[in-house]
Amino acid sequence: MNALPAVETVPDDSRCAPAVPPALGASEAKRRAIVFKALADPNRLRLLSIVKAEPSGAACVCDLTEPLDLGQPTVSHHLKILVDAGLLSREKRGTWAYYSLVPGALESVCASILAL
Amino acid sequence: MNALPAVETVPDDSRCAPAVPPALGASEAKRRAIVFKALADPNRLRLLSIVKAEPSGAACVCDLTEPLDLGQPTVSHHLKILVDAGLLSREKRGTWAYYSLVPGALESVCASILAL
DNA sequence: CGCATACATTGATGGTGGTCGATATTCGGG
DNA sequence: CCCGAATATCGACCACCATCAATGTATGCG
Repeated sequence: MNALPAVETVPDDSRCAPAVPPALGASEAKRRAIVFKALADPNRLRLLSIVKAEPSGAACVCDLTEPLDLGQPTVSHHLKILVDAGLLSREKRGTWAYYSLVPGALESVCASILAL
Repeated sequence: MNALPAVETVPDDSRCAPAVPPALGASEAKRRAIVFKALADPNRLRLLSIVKAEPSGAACVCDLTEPLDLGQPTVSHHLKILVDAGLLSREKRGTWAYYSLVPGALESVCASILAL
């Protein structure tokens, strides 16, 4: 259910630049929307904020459950979404799982907004 | 262990600055998530892209319906969400409705990401 | 006035997402 | 080897969202 000739077919844009991008392709838009979907929840924004504010740069689930007033499965669920979006990284140490910001991830999202 | 006394109560932060933001308050997070919700849809990203790419800086609904392969009511719906999020502005001229980017809106979103 | 155009609104529907309770998994300790 | 702690996964429920068809509104034109 989509005519849309070949505007969004940019599979091999490993070239220099599109010069004049014909707006935004459907597949590209869908890919970028994933990151924004990850950011489109108040609790996930707070999770990112807490992790970023952590002096050690990392936080485990048990430290994130209480300030958000959410159940542990829910927090794990949100963290998984943030990891899948490429915003957080997970490192398991013993029984604990430490989450930390992916370096440059927020800057990358920022760039994708300005490059609309 | 964290009782979280009254960290997120920032109803009247019309003051200068929080100095050291204690992570992110619930109300602030909810407010910021609205903009990201608006960006969390592929078709809305494409709408923003098309409007931004327009030489005149504005586009009417009839110009946006075809490239997205969506019905006119759906496009109007998406445009309303983008306007409510403060990303687009609407200007009615005759029978046509012209949508254009709010100056500085994208930069503002970018800043809110980096200030997490 | 009457009609066509451009857009917004409404109602309905199928799909997605956030939350929780229960359960599974994995690891460290006695 | 068994037990408890920390976390992930599963199943279900409820709310929200994207989409469309139908209708409403307003503007311009003859």
